[in-house]
Amino acid sequence: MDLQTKLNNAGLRMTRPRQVVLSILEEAPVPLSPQSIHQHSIEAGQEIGLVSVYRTLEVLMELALVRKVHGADGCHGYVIASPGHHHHLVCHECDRAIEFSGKEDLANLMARIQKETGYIVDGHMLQLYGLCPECQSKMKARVNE
Amino acid sequence: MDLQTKLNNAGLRMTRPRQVVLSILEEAPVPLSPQSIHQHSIEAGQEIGLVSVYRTLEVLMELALVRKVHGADGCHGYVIASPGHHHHLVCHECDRAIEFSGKEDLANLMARIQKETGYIVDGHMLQLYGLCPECQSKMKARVNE
DNA sequence: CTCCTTACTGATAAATATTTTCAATAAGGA
DNA sequence: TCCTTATTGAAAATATTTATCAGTAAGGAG
Repeated sequence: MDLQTKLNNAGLRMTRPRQVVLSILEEAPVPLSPQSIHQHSIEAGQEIGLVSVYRTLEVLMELALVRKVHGADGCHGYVIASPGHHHHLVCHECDRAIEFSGKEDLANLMARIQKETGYIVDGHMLQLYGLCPECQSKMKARVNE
Repeated sequence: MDLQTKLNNAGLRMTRPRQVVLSILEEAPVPLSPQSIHQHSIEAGQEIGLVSVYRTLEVLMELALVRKVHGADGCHGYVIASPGHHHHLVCHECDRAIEFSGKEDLANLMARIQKETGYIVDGHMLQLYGLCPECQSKMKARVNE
């Protein structure tokens, strides 16, 4: 199902701002804040009101087309969501984020916790932090200076 | 090592605001925002400047005495940290949060991802969401009305 | 116990970030 | 092509977080 249809099914419309926000996030290798999405839109000659960025992100979140990622410090950004449920691995040097799947590994854990706590566990958020290959190289290079 | 010593070792001082913030977080079963910590301090007749709350939280984070939890929607709050590394299970009805340990379960996953991606994985954040026992009861009660 | 250094607080102000409001615009079904 | 109504953008209102600075008090030295 394409974007247009997906939006229309929800009683929503396909508009330029929505296309632009989505395409900016598709290009971006790192999570972007509303502010920086707005900035990108200006630089691309496709300015969108900052307010619309907020609203658009809200809509795209509901449609599960984008996801929120949290930095280790709590500030968050948005990334494009690929189909299915994935988690993110974020480089703490350059913020580059990639997705990975952890379904199976978590299933055990969640079942165990549910049993131990009496909670009904129905959701989870997992993020890993690390150093991406490129930043590893840069780091080595710096050591050898 | 007690709080006083811990602070002094870091060249910091033990002050009333720090005690109050800490004790408020110790009492709270749910993550609190800076605003609500401030509010609590007023209600307890121990008002602390909002600015100090922010500063205090920063300090307590550095000392690993409190931790940040993220809601599914991204808004975050602070909870008291028990010793060792733990994760949080948050009730999406009442926000009640409890800790759990997932070290072992995650170790495998992290090792696997590290191999698959080439990233050096050195950190993680895991949160589970669910329905706490009390809210489960309430829900059942409502159904039977 | 008192003094002295300096970390800390609280008030104010400034900077950021987010939400609300509303008239004008445009998406898309009839 | 027209009409309904979701959506946009601009401005303003809120909320959140950070910076500044003079006054206060923690805690080591004597």
